[in-house]
Order: sequence, then structure tokens, then C-alpha cells
Amino acid sequence: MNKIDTHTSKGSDERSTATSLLRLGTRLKLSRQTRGLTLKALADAANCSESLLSKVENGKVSPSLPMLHRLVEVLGTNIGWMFEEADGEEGIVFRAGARPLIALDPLRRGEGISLERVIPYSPGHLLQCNIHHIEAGGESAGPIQHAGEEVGYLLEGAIELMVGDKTFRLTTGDSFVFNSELPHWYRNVGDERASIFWVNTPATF
Amino acid sequence: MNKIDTHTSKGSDERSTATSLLRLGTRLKLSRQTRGLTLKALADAANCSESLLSKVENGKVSPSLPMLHRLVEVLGTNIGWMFEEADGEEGIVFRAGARPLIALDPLRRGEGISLERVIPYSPGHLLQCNIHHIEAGGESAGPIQHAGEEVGYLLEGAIELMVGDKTFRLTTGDSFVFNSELPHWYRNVGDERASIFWVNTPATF
DNA sequence: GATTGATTGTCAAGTGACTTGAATTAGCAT
DNA sequence: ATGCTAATTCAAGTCACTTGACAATCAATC
Repeated sequence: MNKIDTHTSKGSDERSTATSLLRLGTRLKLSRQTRGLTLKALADAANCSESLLSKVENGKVSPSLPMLHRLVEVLGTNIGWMFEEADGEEGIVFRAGARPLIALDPLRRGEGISLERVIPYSPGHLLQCNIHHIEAGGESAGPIQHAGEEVGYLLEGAIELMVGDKTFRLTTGDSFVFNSELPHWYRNVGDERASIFWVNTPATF
Repeated sequence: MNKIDTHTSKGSDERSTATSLLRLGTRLKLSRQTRGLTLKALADAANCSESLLSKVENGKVSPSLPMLHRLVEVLGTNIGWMFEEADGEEGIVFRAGARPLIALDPLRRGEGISLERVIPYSPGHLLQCNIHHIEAGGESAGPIQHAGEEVGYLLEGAIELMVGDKTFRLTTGDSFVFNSELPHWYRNVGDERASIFWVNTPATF
């Protein structure tokens, strides 16, 4: 009938370990992909076979501890965060008015600006997303530069956005995209509060 | 000396047509990919060979007009938009009401949905960003899965968002984040139009 | 300390998406 | 037509990844 009843003793947590394996695998995979590595590349670097990696990523097999260690080392992470709790269901939706508000260090981020976190701070996230609230007359501190890409949408108000050596005047509903390597900053030029929905990827690859 | 001097007469615009071919191809490719189609799938639907598509997408060949027409038809775009200048203002700012609108293929993307491109098609972009406009009663076609991460903000209206096995009811101002590998879809449950500002990082790259 | 048994790990063959090159066909000017 | 260019196809090739059968490893038991 049954090809195997070999695991007689362990049926109980069969499924749960299976899904947790899958989660580990998924993270490893994302981690690898984010770094633009191919299976083969990572396998070579971590000194194991491509096929093993494939199986690990798909939860068919659980890597030995030394193996896992080599993997996260190459990936530049640590084992701990491979197991960090996924933000799960609760981590998906965030209601208007129920998002954490961050008082900004005026020195670092500028005058009259507060940030509303749309994506909670957590190692699992690629994207960063905040709603910038800028009081009338407020402006961000000096130009910032970093790798990645930025996209934003003006939810309300009017601002002046400076990117590179260009200046734009935006009003509600306007949007923008640019490479984060360009120096950029902004200023509220209206007499009411302005809000920008702002997303950026840190990654360049 | 030279194996070919066959193109004697046309050397002048050689390079410019080459790059414009590439741009067309890039757009077609992005278009196809964002719809989750494989080369073969699109080729079958548009009644041409896989390899032709590949060449077109990589700018090795320029499609005949009828060919191109069939392609954009299947993709739910129009030819014009394949050639639309991606400039906005310096490619950075895009004004409300001046963003390209895409009619979606109802079969693939769902009923009563149209997309407003916030980030123009262009090879240089990591992020994808659209405003999804969903008519009352409209809903996206079956769940989609791909690698990456999604973040969105409900600009207006009320929707029901399904992610994994959870369902959420969102109203204006609510936001969400999740891993694209979770199957997800949505439905407009209000009696007015709903609009979602939606950003995602694509898979592989 | 060998024997058994499960499980990690490897090799090699398989698949699916995409690309390339040679051969064919359709368009079009002469 | 005739000849030439350029679009299109077919088949073979590549690349990333997956799968299955076998080998090595490790741990518990006799």
C-alpha cells in the first residue's frame, strides 16, 4: 500500500517542520536573488552543489548547520534573521491613522517634517516606504544621495522638489521617479500641510 | 576587406533606428512580463513564433506593422503608447492627468480595471508603479504570484484585498505591504471608483 | 566497534524559458 | 518577372533551475 511508513514516530510535527523549512528556503532564495546571484554562483561560493541549494530553497531538504552557516556567510546575513518571524497577516495591512509616526531629528531630516511609516522596519523588507508630512514652510535638510531608486506621489499640498540641478513645482496628484544617486531635497511652498507618499529601494543591483 | 557594405545607402540613421528598435522591444518585453506571459504564450496568442518575439524584444529585428498590431492587441495596449516619449519632465516628474492610461485585457487582468503608469517604460527602472483604477464592482483576475515585494496605498474608494488566505477591507488612506510570492487579488466593494497607488519591485533583477 | 537507518549531499539527466543562426518567405523597387 | 532586402520560421543551443537515483555521513542501537 504505502511505500513508506518509515517515519512512524514523527508524524505529529511533520507538516509544521515542512512549512518552516519552506520559509527558510524562501528567505534564502530571496536573499540570493536580491543579490543577483545564480544558483550556481552561490553554490560555488558556498562550496556545495547547485542541486542541493535548489532543494534547500524549495524546502525539500534541510541544510546541515555548517552548510547553512556557509550560505548565510556568503550572503552576508546571519542565521538568526533567517528565522525571524515573518510579519505574517498582521504585517500586511496598515490603517490610516494607525501607522507609526516618527518625529524627525530636525538636524538630520529638516524642519517641520514628520514621517509616517508605511512599511514597518523589519529585515525582511526590500522596499522602504513612508508618508512625508511637511508643514507649511518646512523643508528637508540638505541634499541626500544614496544608491537605489525613488518614486513618490503627492497626496496633498504643493511642494518644490529639487533633483540634480532641476527644480519642479508639484501639486496634488503629481508624481516623480528618479535615481537616488541624484542629490534631492524638497520644500513645502504652499500654505498648508503637504504629504508625499514616498517609496524607495535601497538596492541597486 | 569588409564582409558587408551592403547598407551603403543608409548608414546615416543606422544607429538611431537601432536604439529606437531597442526601446520598442524593451517596452514590449516589460509589457509582456508585467502581464506574466511567457514568450511562447504571447507568441501563440499573437500568432507568431517565439523566436521572432525574442528578436523583436531585443531589437534585432523590427516587427511588421500587422505583427506589432497583433502584439499590442494581445497585450491590451495600443501602438501609440509603445512609442510615447518617456520624458515627462526630464523623465522625473509626471503630472496628474498626464500619465499614460492603459486599457487592460479583461481576461488577464480582470474586469473594470485600468492602469495609470506612474513610472514610464524604460530599461533603467527597478521599480514598477501604477495607479490601479477599479470601477465599482470591478475585480482583478485570479491570484497572481511572482517574486518581489508590493506596497500600496488606497487613494480613494473601498476595496477588498485578498493576500494569501486572508481578506482585508480597505478604505481611503489605508496601506498594505506584502511579499509578492503570496497569491493576491482585489475587488472594488464600494459603489464608486477606487484607486490604488501600487508599487512593486520586480522579481529577478 | 560494527550495523542499521535515516538524511545530507552529489551526479547526471531533464525541463522550460529564452536566444541564435541558417534557411525560407514575403515585400517591394527596378 | 527579377533581384534584393528584411521579416519570419525551424531547429539547435544555452542558461537557470529541478528532479531522481545513487553515494557519503552521521547517530543511535546491538
